[in-house]
Amino acid sequence: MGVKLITCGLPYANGKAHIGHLRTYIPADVYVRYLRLMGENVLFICGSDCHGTPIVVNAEKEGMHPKELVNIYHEHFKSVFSAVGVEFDYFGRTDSDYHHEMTTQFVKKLVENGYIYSKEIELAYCPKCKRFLPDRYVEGICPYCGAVARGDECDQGCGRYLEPGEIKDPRCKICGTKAEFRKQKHYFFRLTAFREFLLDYLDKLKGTENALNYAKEWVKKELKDWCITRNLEWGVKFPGENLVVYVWVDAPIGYISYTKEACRLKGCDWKAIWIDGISNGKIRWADITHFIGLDIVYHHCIFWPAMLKGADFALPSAIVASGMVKVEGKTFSKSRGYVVWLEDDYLRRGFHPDYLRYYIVNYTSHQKDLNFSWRTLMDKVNNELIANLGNFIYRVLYFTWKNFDGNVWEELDEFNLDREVIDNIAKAKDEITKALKKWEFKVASDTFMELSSFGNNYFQSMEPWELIKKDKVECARVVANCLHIVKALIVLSYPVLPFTMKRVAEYIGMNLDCIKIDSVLELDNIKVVKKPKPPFKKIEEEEVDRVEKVMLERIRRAEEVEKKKEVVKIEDFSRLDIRIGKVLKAEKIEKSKKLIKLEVDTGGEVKQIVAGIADTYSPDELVGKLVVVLVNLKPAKLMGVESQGMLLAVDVGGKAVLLIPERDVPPGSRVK
RNA sequence: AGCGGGGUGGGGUAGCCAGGUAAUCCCGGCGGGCUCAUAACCCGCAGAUCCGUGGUUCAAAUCCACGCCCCGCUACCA
Repeated sequence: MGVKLITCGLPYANGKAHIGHLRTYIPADVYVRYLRLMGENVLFICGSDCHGTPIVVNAEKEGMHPKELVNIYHEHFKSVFSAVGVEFDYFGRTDSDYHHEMTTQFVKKLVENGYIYSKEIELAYCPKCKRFLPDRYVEGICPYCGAVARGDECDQGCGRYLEPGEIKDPRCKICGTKAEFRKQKHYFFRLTAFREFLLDYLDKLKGTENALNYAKEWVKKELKDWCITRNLEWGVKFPGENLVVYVWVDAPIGYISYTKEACRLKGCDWKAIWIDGISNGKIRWADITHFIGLDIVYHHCIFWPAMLKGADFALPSAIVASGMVKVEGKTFSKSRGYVVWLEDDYLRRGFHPDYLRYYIVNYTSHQKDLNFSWRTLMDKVNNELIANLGNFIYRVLYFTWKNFDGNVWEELDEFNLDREVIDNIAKAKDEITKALKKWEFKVASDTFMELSSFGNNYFQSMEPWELIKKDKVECARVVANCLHIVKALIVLSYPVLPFTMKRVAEYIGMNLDCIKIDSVLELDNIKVVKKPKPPFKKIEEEEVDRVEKVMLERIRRAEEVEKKKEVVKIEDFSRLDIRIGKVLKAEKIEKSKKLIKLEVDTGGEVKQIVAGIADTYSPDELVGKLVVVLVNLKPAKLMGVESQGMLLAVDVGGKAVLLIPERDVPPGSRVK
């Protein structure tokens, strides 16, 4: 049987795992587990995305080599994934030798096939950092509204999208130095050559509509050739040049290199997956499903297939994009505090991974936005998992244990499942199978909850607690039916709740390792082999209060930071009367560490100003200097001396550096 | 600004593509029942002008047009 390859978008090894990541990984893992349940031969692949400017910048900030930074997050992701039960067959990294090798081969193939050309382009460069600046590392003035803007977007002003080079007064966002524009030879991928191919491909590609529609529109609209090299040390070298290939070129190639590694370890054939495929029409299809976030649709539906086609690989057959995550009703945002960190907020606080798995899969359809709220988590766990599913499983197992010592079969000579029990189990199995074909994980999980609900109903209407007193055989028959529902529930919900169901399965001596979905309808002499415990632990109100408090505090702090970045209007600025002043007199204030009393001519008026600059300046050197003064500041007394204004200076590690006009200007000149 | 997705009882959804009695299911609310079960389970009830306006039609949540609102994306952040 052919191998089905399932991948997840590669996590960027530059920060910790948060709930947004799991929006993609958990459904993918659930899908993989269901596929295996249905007898498919699946390879589940992922790994760290380790290159790119942000990692280099961040590593510098932390005083380490990019590799060290990557090591940290690579291990972090691995441990978090394992803690939430996302079990990849292979979890690689793009800074490994095998990946560099694969990427180099891939790029060479593109060159060989004539899809790469070079061109000189102008790019922003920071002479101090000695680095070319991606747009998001450029800060300047928005040409439309005058607000401070990023290189690609006026994020604090008018919100307009800016074309590269459009921004005024570009500066390096990291060090503030004025950016230069430098000419540089770069390599481009002839994406435009794939327009017809992509239109045809996207027409036949399977996946969620949110991904496909979006990509189709994009291709119809306009395609540009794609610049695929960067001036950076860290990354995969572009053959024969002192450039690296752009991370978005090498990252998806990770899907291939990781498959190859996985196959080397497991003894399968990576070429059968990525090269051979199955031809249908003009397209050579590979049995590959990419699970991704909505934000990287165009990479996976446009750039990636074009790259694969251009390098003679087979093409993925499905792209499944998950919706976005909201936190407590607000758009997910790390900077605004609307984030749930998996390690610190969730796992370390003792929340069970299965709860989160259920929440993510069951809250809404895979394509829609998912709102995470702690209170909803509590509601869903306590009222759904526990009250419905957990309760049914437990009441049946415990009833069996208590009244039959775990074995109902001694009472029964002959046994058949009730028609309605068979029908309901069969229906659940079919519905789940159908739902998975459409990546409707909510429908799948609702379905086993429905079966559990049926179980509760059945139990209730049969009243085994009454039967046990009157008719033990009939009671055993009812319980046997219930035990089969329990078995079906374990199997059908196992992909969503692997930790819990594995434990529950032990109560009936069942091994889930190689279990197949068809077994839900097979008759078994199910016995309860050890004293059952309730499958789930409730989430207490207090736990939610506590974690909500942490979150609110985080949001509050973020808002404070945000306030500091607040945009002011020109009118606000013009309320400040800032003028050039000439220092007439200066003397140190006795007993103070760094205060100097100055007399400053601000044009027709001599002001007495106290400034905390004695660390850097002596009174003598100040006399005669031109300085910048805020003159309409409300007077205040410092160490008993009145100050009628403020000298403007830069604070460099607590030391003042005065602002001085660059040319000789008359005192009193207004600063604007 | 452009493009994409979406707006159905308090929350989440089904239905829309193939119009047909005013609408599915889950959670929550209210009332009752049961006691095997983690105050769990079972039954019943309330609650929606299906974003607005106009159009097509015998008939619209469903089709068309315009408008409003929310979300996402826009290639050199990954």
